[in-house]
Amino acid sequence: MKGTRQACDVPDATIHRLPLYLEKLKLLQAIGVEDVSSRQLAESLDIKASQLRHDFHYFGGFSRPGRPYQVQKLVPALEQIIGISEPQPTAILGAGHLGQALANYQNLELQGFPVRGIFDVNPKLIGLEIRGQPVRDMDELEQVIHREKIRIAILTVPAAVAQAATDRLVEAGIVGIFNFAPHDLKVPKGIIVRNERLAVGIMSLSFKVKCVLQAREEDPAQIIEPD
Amino acid sequence: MKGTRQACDVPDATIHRLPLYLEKLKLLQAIGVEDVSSRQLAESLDIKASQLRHDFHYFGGFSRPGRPYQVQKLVPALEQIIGISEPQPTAILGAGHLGQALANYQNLELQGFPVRGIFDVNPKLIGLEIRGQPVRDMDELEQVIHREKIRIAILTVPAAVAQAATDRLVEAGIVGIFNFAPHDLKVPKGIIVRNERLAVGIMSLSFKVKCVLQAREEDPAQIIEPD
DNA sequence: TTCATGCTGTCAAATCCATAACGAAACCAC
DNA sequence: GTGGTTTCGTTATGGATTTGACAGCATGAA
Repeated sequence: MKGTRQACDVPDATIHRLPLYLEKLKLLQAIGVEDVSSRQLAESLDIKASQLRHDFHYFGGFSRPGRPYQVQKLVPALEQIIGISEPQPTAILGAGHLGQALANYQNLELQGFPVRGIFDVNPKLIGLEIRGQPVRDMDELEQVIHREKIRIAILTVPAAVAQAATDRLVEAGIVGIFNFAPHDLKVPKGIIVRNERLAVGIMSLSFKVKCVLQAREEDPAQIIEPD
Repeated sequence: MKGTRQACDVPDATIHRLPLYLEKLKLLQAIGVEDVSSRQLAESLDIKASQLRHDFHYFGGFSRPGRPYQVQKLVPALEQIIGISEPQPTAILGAGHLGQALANYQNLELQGFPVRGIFDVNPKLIGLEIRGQPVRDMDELEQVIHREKIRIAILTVPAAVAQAATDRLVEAGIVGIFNFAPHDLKVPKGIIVRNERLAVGIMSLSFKVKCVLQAREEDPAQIIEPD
């Protein structure tokens, strides 16, 4: 019991579900739904209702026994828990194809992560405008991070320079790094890194595809496709 | 005991680690390392050696007691398990910024997933060449999938048309879908979908960032950054 | 009011996963 | 050889997460 401190010792699995809850709730909100029960919400996400309630329970619960959840209250509550009650200004390092794609991805801003700085070392890219933001020289990194109070950075630079970029980000006061570079970043304690490896994703997909194909060979009955 | 069938009832957590093992092993292979022990490999990946051996055990083990793993044997063994002994031709649906970024991402091909078809409905994009592949009209989808024997597709189309695209892919014989669209796809049994939600990733990062910042406020001693 | 129904919060049970422990095989030095 | 050390494969332990179960509150109908 430390006063107003939010619960932060929450399982990773629960944390990863929070954005899914929020997304679905925003959808419901958009179409004017006022109340939603744990069962309804859970079914639409293909999980068990008890798991959803259990997840919410980490944060003290959002309703009372007998009453379903109120969408209008749940959305801001989740936003507050996730930390996007206020928009979180974000920087993108690396304005290559992926960096540009992310900078163009308007959902980022809609979800609470407006891009406030795009950086690269390539003179051919510097100055290019993407959704109102110019690609800046890396020289301006610290200045912009400070001015815009940026705490989260997206890293899309080549693996070879990922660590150097990370060190600079940490030095500049960045707290969270969303890393797309296929490189294990070393960071001091208190800095959060989340690795997003495309290769890992597509390979685990491949594993399961291989299993399905093997299963089909053994038991061709369940094949649906022709030929 | 079903003869030569590969083990496919493996925990998701283990499946997600297989690509990491493979990646690290390829790195070792590239610098000429011949043998590697479970402890060495595990430490370089920041996991426990017992976990690594446990993971390998699902597939029968790759060495004998007393002998370290042989990189030259482990790499093809893992590739075979993951299903990329032969390159897996891959299609990309949606040649917007993200689709183009992925099509340009040469690691995809290096990892065993050569892009053999890029599709879009936008006439302005059709014909554009990306790394030797033209962006094709969606009309050609079925034909190319069949001709190139494509089993895996990457979906980067707008959420509104994601389901329609999926239905077409399934009909055309696709088995695995790597979905970047923020939309829950409905697919028949035996079709694998892996959702890659940028928003989920950055939001769970945000949650942890918020926790770190709160912790700093309570105990400013551990703040490292100046100002 | 009273009953029936539906809901949440909470705790217990079961399941799943990660870690540790140990036996047996290989290797090395002597 | 022989003892000591390293290693893997395998099983047991421990912990974490998911699922199930139930008490208590709210609502609506009779």
